[in-house]
Amino acid sequence: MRQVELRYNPAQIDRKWQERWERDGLYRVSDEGPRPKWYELTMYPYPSGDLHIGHWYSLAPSDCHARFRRMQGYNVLHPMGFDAFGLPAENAAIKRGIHPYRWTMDNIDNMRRQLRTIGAIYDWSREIVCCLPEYYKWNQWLFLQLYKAGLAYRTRFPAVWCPSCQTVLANEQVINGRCERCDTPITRRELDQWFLRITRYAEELLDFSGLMDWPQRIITMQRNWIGRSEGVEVGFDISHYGLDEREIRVFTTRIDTIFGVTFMVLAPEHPLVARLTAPERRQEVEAYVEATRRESEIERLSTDKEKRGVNIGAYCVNRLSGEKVPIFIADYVLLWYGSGAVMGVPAHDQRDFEFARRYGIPIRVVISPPDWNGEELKEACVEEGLMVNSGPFNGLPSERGKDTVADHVEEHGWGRRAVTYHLRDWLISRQRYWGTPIPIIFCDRCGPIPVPEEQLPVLLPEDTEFKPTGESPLARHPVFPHTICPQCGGQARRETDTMDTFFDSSWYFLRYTSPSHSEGPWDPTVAGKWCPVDQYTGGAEHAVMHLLYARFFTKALRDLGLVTFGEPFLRLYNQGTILSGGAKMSKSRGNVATPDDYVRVFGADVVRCYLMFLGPWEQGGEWSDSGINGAARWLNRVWEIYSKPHPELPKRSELDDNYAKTDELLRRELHRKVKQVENDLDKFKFNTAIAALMTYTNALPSALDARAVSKETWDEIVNVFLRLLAPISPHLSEEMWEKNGLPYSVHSQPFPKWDEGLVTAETVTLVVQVDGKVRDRLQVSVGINEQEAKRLALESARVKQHTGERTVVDLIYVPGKLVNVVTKR
RNA sequence: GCCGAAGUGGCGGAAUGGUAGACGCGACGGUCUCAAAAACCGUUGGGGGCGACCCCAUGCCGGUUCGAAUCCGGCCUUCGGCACCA
Repeated sequence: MRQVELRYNPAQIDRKWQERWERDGLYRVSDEGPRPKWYELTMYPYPSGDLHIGHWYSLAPSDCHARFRRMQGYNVLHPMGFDAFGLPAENAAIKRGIHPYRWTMDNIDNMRRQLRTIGAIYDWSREIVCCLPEYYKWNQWLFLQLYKAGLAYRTRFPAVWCPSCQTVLANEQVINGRCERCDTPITRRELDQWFLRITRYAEELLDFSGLMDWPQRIITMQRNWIGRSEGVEVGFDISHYGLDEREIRVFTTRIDTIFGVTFMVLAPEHPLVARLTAPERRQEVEAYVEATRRESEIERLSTDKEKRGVNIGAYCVNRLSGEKVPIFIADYVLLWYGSGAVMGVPAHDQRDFEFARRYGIPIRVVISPPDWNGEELKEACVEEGLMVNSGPFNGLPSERGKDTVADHVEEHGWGRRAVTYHLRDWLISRQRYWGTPIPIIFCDRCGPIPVPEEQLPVLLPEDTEFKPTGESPLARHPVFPHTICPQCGGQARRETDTMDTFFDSSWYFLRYTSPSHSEGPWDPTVAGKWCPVDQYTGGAEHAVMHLLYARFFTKALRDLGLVTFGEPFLRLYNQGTILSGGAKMSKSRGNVATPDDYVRVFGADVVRCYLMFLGPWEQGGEWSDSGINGAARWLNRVWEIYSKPHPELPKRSELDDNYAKTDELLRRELHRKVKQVENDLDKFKFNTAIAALMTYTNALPSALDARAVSKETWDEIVNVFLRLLAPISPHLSEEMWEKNGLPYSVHSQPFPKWDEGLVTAETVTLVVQVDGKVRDRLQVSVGINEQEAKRLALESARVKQHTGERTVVDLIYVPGKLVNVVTKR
């Protein structure tokens, strides 16, 4: 894999400095100190067993950025830990007979070792592992605070079910109707479940103004996911059946079309279905409900499927028109949106149109389409228009009609304006073992009772059979479920479901600030100093899961008085994915590059450099063995040039004029590079920062060979260059820093500053165009004035050649850059 | 279907209204070597010309501008997200 012969021993240098930094506690972070704080967090890894290139790709550049901030003078917290609860541990346990705890902790040991080889500034004394009771105790404590605040509740609901993972999931964990983890098509299952009331924060979650710099793409995804829509909730009368429910409530965004309602559709799961169904339709209705239940979500929601349903033989009354409206059930209506019922307006909604056509339901136009003369519609008309066939509202433009009809409905008490969201409450129950037990006790007499805080943590028992059965493995534990009611002292049983692991990651950034605090989930004083996170980095796949949950949590914690801020992550940067053979690396594809192998032969810095150089970080890119050789070749050359002192170089005063000019140019160029590298690193543009350092290095050997560099300049070059290189290549830069006799450590040095006077060139290339095409380039002094520049341009022989006989009609001047000679054509 | 991002040499990419292709990879030629590797030097978008140079070229078509990879409009392709949301 390696073709480059390195002139240094990477393994030795890596080890030497990693041990030294560790011994000196160089990266130990203090909560105190005069420097401004900077909390730079990268999403913590799941301890899957081995660190792969994808981990390096997300971790090494973020370490580089954190190191850069550190050198800029910030007190930087850049912690690391493990997202240690979750299904793979259980699956491994089932497959290989290892306990999930053992499997997870062994993996963590291995990954911790591998993580150290990156040479990052992680302060390991702050590590967190969220499957340990010290951590999940606080999951339980936080759950209880949410419960007491009414933000956690339990209800029976047809929840998303993954038949393979044998557990319910949150809506956010469904990707195209499939389980986010195992890609199995999901179904629904009605169970008693714990939910967090994220919908209470829907409106606030749509407000992104508290963020400083998030990718627009993620904001848009969250906005779409929350999916706000405004409309009217209106009741259709069913009091003629003498039930407790006197109406069917529907949500509509088109209240202006209510006179066009010719049928009503309930979701098959709607609680009124059983009560309203006419006896002669019962059999057919039950068969349909059962068939819907068996369908996978993908089948049910397939848009190209024909709309089918069943008339349940009942009717409701449209209070505005007084008309009787027949009631159907159909699987395209979802119980979990709006009120689980839809008013059918076939003329103005394509789905309703298709349904009505199939069942011969009248299609009544109530919004006149443009240039419509009463003929039958070929498809639903969803455009605006004038209201017709709408009693007192005839002639109103539909847009105005929305308000007028809504007022009318509200005045009569038939309904009210309402806002509905696509976002639903976060289902956190899981019927699996390897997670945080939900700290609730069920007592037949007292109902659900929170576990008293002094009894926390509710420990996850070790001796459990954890095969998934659709019920939590804890339920069959001989001891765990049985307990005493904390309120009445009677026999009671524990909640046996565990928490979604996204619960853990919703607040872990707080725990890093005080990881061993035992009085609470975090030390409020310390957390208050560090939080919120200034810069967060990680993959975009968490847009509507982790990132949305953490925002919700933070707002809820703020309202509980536990934190003082409302947004957890002020700036967000999403790196791309590293590919191999054009595909995501995976064991099953057999295209996994193992970082350990590359680190062994190239050293950490070459791997870091390559990953940062291969393209813009946000785009990801292709892993390539020849590419990494390029990085090795470059660092090798860097080593050749900067690792040894050059005592033979002349003093600046001894240089002859020609060489003095080169010397000066090298200094100027150096300062330009400082400016560029600082700007690039600030914006995560590692690839162009490295390219700048490469360009600079390429210019040195010839100058050195010719001894056209003074000792003074050379000392400055080495000193500045190694500091620019330090965040990118921490081990080699430290080694070279030492070899040049500079005081330990390069990583404790400030990031170089540039001299603006040197950055500004003395001469510039004046580009001369004729009619927009470059015809000449002139070296002119930087202070050249407009008149002089134009004169030089017109005098240029090449310009004359191209203007020929034509008249010059205009001269465009861009100061210090360009003259465009415009001719009459 | 809707929303969003992207499209530049053989390849990864640079340039965000002013020198298109920085930097790197690969390839080719050379130096060194018995030979190879490494290293070093050179060439490397296409076409034309002996040459100085010239023409063409940033997915396609049009527009704005003295000047467009960059801004605007339309289209094509790829990727991502959402998708019977009432």
